[in-house]
This record gives sequence, C-alpha cells and structure tokens, in this order.
Amino acid sequence: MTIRDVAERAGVSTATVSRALSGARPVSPAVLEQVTRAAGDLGYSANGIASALRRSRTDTVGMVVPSIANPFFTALVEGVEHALQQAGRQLFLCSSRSDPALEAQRLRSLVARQVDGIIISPVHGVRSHDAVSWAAGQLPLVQVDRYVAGVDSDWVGVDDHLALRLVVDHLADLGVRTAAFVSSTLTNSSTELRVAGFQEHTARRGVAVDQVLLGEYSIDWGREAMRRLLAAGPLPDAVACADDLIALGVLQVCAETGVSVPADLLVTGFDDIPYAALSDPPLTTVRQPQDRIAGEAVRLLSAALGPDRAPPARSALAPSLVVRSSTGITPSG
Amino acid sequence: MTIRDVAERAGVSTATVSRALSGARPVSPAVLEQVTRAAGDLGYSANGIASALRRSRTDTVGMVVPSIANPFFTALVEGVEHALQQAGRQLFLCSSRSDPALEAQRLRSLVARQVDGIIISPVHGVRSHDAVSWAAGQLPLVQVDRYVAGVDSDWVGVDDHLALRLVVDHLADLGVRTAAFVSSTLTNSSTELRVAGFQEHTARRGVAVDQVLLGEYSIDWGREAMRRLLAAGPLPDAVACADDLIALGVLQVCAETGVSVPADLLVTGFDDIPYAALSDPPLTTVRQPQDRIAGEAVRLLSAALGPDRAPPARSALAPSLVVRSSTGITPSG
DNA sequence: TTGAAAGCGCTAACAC
DNA sequence: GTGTTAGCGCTTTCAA
Repeated sequence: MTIRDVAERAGVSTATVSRALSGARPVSPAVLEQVTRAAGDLGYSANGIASALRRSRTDTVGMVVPSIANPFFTALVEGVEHALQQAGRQLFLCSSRSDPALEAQRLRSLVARQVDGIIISPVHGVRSHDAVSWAAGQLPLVQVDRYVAGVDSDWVGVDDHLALRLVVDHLADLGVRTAAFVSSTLTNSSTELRVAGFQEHTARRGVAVDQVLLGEYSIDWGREAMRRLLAAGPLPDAVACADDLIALGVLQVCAETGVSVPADLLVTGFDDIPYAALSDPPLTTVRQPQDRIAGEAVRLLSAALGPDRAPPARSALAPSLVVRSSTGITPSG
Repeated sequence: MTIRDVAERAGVSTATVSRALSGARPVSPAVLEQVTRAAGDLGYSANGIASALRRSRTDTVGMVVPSIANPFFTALVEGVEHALQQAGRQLFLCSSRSDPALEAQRLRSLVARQVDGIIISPVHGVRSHDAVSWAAGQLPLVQVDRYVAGVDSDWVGVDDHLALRLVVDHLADLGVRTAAFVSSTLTNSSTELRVAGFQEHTARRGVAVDQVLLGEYSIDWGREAMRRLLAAGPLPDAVACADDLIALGVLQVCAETGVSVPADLLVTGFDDIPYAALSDPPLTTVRQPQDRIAGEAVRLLSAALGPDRAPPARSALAPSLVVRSSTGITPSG
C-alpha cells in the first residue's frame, strides 16, 4: 500500500497524489476529489519514514529527562508535549535514569533518528557535558531546568537563587535560628544554585546552618537524611529540602518517630508536586511555573529550528512560595 | 556526512562500511579498523531514517497511555522502557490525555512513523474501539491495563476481580457492614471489572453497598466524592476507591473536615503508587505488579513481531493487598 | 495544473 | 570478504 497504488486508482501520477494529500501545491478540485476518494477507499496512510528521508525532517522533537517517575519532570513533559502538539510536532521521550552513559546513548539515538531538535534536562553538570555538547553541535538543542555549563545552547528554568530567598526569608520571618538543608549531591546547576542560595540567604538573615546533607532526589534519601539528623543530636529549627520528594521522605520519618511538624520542626520542599498538598502535614514548598518553562522551551526550540541563528538565550523564570502547614499553624495548635 | 564520505575516506565501498558498522556481516579485521577509524574521524553517525526505510523496520515501539501524570502509568512506562531497552528497541511515548480523538490521532501518527509495534492502554471501552482496532490491523499491538473488547490483540493487566476480593474480604474481616465505592465513569474494562467485583464481593460477604460514585481518576474527583458522601448523611463504615489518586483526595477531605481515618471511616485505594505510603494516614491499597505487566507486554509484543502468528493472549496477573493505617490501627489508638 | 524522473541514505541481493 | 547495483516510498525539481 504505497502512494503508487493511490495514484493508479485515481488515474494520476504519484506526484499529484503527494501534492493533493499534503496540500503542498494547488491541485484541481476534480483531481483532489478523486485522490482523496482513492486514498480513503484504500485506507492509505503515508509512510512517514520515506517522507522524512526525502524532506530531511521528521517533525519530531526528542526530550531526555533524568526520570519520568519524578512528578516534576512528568509535569514538564506534559507541558512540552502539549506545546509541541500545537506546533504540529511529535515528542520522542527518553529517560536517562540519572545515568550519564544512558543519557549519551539516548542522545546518539535521537540524533540517529533524525529528530528535528532536542529538549534535555541533563543529568550531571560535568559528566553530561560531552554528550550534550556533541548533540548541540548536531542539531538545535534547548536545556531545561538543569544545564551543563560550556554548551552553546538555550536554557529555560527557574530562578533558583530567588527561590531560596523566598524559602529562607519565610523561615527567618517565622523565627528560625538554625536550619539544615537536604539536597542531592552537587552534580548539576540547579542543585548547586539551590545549595549556594541557601548558604547565602541564611548568612544574610543570620540563620545558622546546621548541616547540609547531600544524596539524591528521592523519597528514600529524604528518609535517610532525616534519620541522620535525628541521630546527630538536637534538631535544628527547620529543614529545607531541595525537592518535594526529599521533603516527603523527611516528613514520613518525622511522623514515624513522633517529631511534630511544625511544632518541633519546620520543613520545606521544592517543586510543588501534586502530592505536596497531601502529606502529613501538607508541605510548604516552592512552586515552579512548569507550564511556562515548557512553553518557553518549545518556543526557543521552534526559533532555533528557523532560519536565523540567534545567540543562546537563558531565561530564569520566577517561582512562588506556597505556604502550607509544614511551616504554619499545627492543626492542634 | 553520509556513508559515502566514510567509504571514501576508508577506501572501501559503502556496502562494506554498512557491514562493518552494523556488524550484520563479517568484515576483515583490517577493514573494520579502517572503517571504524574513518567514521570516528568524521564524527559519522548513521541516518536511522534511511536505514529504516530500507529495512522497513525502525526498532521503535510506540506506547499510548491516558496520562503520564498518573504515577501508575508512569511506573508502567518506566517498566516498558527498561524492558525494550534490553531488547535494543526505543520507546516512542504518547499521551492521549484521556481523549479518544487525541488517542486516534496518536495512533495514526505512530503508524505513519512506522513503529514496529504498539503498546496501548486505551482510554475508553467503546469510543477507543475503531482506532485501536484499525491500528491492530496495521501492526502488532498489545493492550495493557485496560482493553477494548472486540479487538484482536493481546492483553496484559491485573486481575481486577481478585483485587476487589482482597479489598472486600479485608474490610469485611474488620467488621465493615456498609461500604461505598468511588470510581471513574464506567468507560473501560478495568473500571467496569472493579465496580462489578466490588458489587459481587460485598454481596457475598453481606456488606451493604452504601453508594457507588462515578467520576474520574483524579485527586480532585476523590475530594468531590468525599464531600458528596459527607453531604449525603451518615457515613458508611468504609470507602473503597478504584485508584490511589481518588483515595488520596478522599483522605485529604477527611483530614480537612475532621473525619478520623481509620477510627470513623476505613479507606482503601488501588495501584500502590509511591505516594500511597505518605498520606495522612498511610493508605491501604492493592499493589499491581507493574514491572511484570510491563515485562509481559514487551514479551508479547516481541513475540508478535516474530514470524509466527499466535492467537491473542490474555494474561491477568495477580495483585496483592498492602495494609496500612487507613484500615489499620490508628497511631493514637 | 500535471507528469517524468531523479534521488534522499542506506542495505540486501547478487556477483565475484 | 568485498564491490556493484537496485530500490525502499516519498517529494521535488524540471519540463510540458
């Protein structure tokens, strides 16, 4: 079932069928009618691979994220998919599973499959460099959320420095004098900026930094980190976390061990995933404008796909603070 | 930068380059070395589109799910991606956003892009029929979790009937005499089987069915349903939910309105998403063997990609009950 | 407006 | 083990 079958049935050339079906060039109404009918009768659907080879474009965009289980990335992916769809493009989604080697493989695969462009949230600030840099040299590429330095590409994400200012100011205003920070090992831009922001703003507000614990972005690491804080001696006034998953793990251990939040300890997260409002107690967190990040990423990529070469853009969008019970009034208080 | 450039540089034919790089046929060590070096020097990476056109296969599998924000599907997707990767295939992921029209469009697009096969969790038991049936006629297709009846394809999912037996027996054993069920509108196989299972097993155990509320699989619908139950008068002894998102919404409203779970009301979910253990109180739920479902789906698809045509397989895998505080002892009790 | 024909980059016969 | 060559299905010159 190829374009030739349709051409024969409609009594025209393959060129005419192509033009009629794609609408690329005008075709007489009578012929259009015939071709449309013939294609319909035959149940013809064009071979996108052949078309892509000929046109050397696939109308497909690849996206690589460290995890599709993390609701933050899920929301980002949904936003990107939606925005792309409106631009008539498809999304080819890959998970790098936080593994630079797998990430490199995914990028090679996307380039081999001739996607028109790539949106990536790189795993690692250093170990992702070569693969991302190579890919950016092959085709238009936009980094989201995290970025690797030294790659000539656009970036869109949240203003991490501002975000930590919102968190620390909120805690300091509540009278916090000592605070710990639980984050991921310092391997990418976002993480580094969040830790740096925490250090800077606590210093500015005269809040003593109790501990900075580095692990990974997961509930399990949050649980582990909270256990370590408990084992280390007297708790600080607050624990700020670099993402909501960590914070949810921290809250879970608090509930298990009888640490009352917020009476004994204030806890904050980052991302405002849907489950942040459902924990015990509901979590105060930083809301990222994911839809705007996704939309901007697609916009930048579309621009990069166009003819004119613009200099790399970096846009840091403003986050907002969502205050819930984990730093607020306890229900029984 | 094509295979011809590599061939010229290596001083061999394009066919030899193809053979050397793909390993499809033996090549002398010296030539292999030359070709590899030439390709490396040039930074050559093969054009997968051209290769796909020639071989008429893409080594790519398409997957369509109703939502990538639902952690249940996220876990399923991760499992499928992992299993495919081991089989040397890539995943092309699409979200149908629970919209049959969008789902049909995604299927058309996947077929046009010549994926080798499709794994789909259909949106709707009836309205997905035509598109899924058409796609199944074009290429190998496996349905997961949900299915549309009357399509000649494999299916893998959980044994919903058994699952509801586990839930109802657990509740009945705890002394529950009246129970409500909160689910999605009856539009697909899973949902129907869960409601039917609830009805049947409550009847068997002599538990009176208070109400069956049908909406959608979301936290918001869980909230809304619980509000309706509160407004309707005396609460039943238990509320069973058709998925964890609904149950989390129910629990949230309970917490807000002072309904003590499990003292005043028992609540159960379905799926055992990661957040089911983090709610207030932690949620008793049915654990689906997602990894096994994903693995089995890929296995069935691989079989369907092979030469021999087997009759459609239906495998319903056994779930297990995970008991947590929402039906257990209250911490203060 | 339409058709003939070239060719996108690759791989698989088929020869040697 | 290697080269020559045809052709996957489509789009797009070019000519009519």
